[in-house]
Amino acid sequence: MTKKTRAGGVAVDQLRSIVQRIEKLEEEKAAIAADIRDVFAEAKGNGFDTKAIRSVIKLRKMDAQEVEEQETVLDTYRRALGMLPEMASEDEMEAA
Amino acid sequence: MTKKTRAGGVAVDQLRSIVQRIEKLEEEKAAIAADIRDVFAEAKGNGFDTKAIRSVIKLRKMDAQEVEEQETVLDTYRRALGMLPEMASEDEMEAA
Amino acid sequence: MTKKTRAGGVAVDQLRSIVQRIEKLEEEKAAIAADIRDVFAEAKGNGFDTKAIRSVIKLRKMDAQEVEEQETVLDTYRRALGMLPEMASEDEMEAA
Amino acid sequence: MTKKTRAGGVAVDQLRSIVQRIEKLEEEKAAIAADIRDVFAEAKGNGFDTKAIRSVIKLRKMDAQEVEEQETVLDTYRRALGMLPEMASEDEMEAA
DNA sequence: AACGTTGAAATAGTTC
DNA sequence: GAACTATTTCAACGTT
Repeated sequence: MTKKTRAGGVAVDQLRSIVQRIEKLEEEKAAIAADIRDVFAEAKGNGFDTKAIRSVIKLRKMDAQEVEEQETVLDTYRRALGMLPEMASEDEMEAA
Repeated sequence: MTKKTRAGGVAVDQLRSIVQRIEKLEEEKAAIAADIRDVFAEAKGNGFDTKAIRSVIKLRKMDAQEVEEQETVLDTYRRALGMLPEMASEDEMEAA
Repeated sequence: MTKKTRAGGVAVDQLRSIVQRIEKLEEEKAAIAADIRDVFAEAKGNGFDTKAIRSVIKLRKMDAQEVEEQETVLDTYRRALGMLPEMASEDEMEAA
Repeated sequence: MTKKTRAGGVAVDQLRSIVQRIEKLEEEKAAIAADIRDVFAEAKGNGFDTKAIRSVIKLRKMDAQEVEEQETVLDTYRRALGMLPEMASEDEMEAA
């Protein structure tokens, strides 16, 4: 009998290869995630505010336009809810 | 002047309603979370191991979910990888 | 024989009561969480930016001081990394 | 003038180093995530059900973890609630 | 290509 | 205050 390569209609060897490759990559990914955690822990130990560092990194990843857009919508809502001083609205402009 | 309903292009009343409804619901949710904490505190006061109780509840939730697992392609793959006992394969069926 | 109320040294009835009460409360909590999701979904359907709404709600929950503090640290770091224009530093003040 | 190492009270060089190290690691992590996506894409191209493969990998991870579960108070409670077959109880042992 | 769904990452809260 | 857990947020994936 030939070595089993198909079971239930699937190519066992190929499937096993796929699963193993992914598991290997996920291990590597997890290792790097652990490294990142270590750096944050070290930073914290040196008195840095890790939450702020995360924010900085996030801002650096976004391009300027994205930052602009997000803050615009948020500010619009805050103004609508009276959380920020109002700017001249379109309506008021027209009325003028 | 009509009552302001739009500012900066947003429907103020609608936005305010959304925010208030969510905040109300989050209050209720927080109240229930407090109740849960109380029950755990009481249990602990009566000598129970709260960590174990948490585990039990989690397991009961998992058991309930696992019932509805789909058992099709997944099982085939698991069998192919030796994670489940094999069934008679198509090939073997043909051979019979 | 009396009805079993202890097994392995545990007060079964009491334990069962605790578990059931918690499960009941967690059901209620899950229901409210679903309601919240519904409100967000409805808001989205009406063209609102749900992420911004989440931010608004978070800001309303924080008091002004908290917001202030967070932004201060972040800005300090951004300045340190040249992401924002510098302010007069302490050192420079001394030098003057 | 000495090279600037502190601004607004923060150690600039150290902060910059932290941020760069994290960004470097995140790049590597993203690269690996891309590799994983490639493997899935290839698998899909070869006719495999990627969703099922994901399930298999998840199950293999769970199996590995469940081995190390603690089996003490938890089991006692599960037995008390009928989630596990009973063992001879202390009382019954005494009775014998 | 937007939508909901799902899984991972991050934050907040709790316990010791 | 450090570790663990739980909740919340964010991103990826398949789907329509």
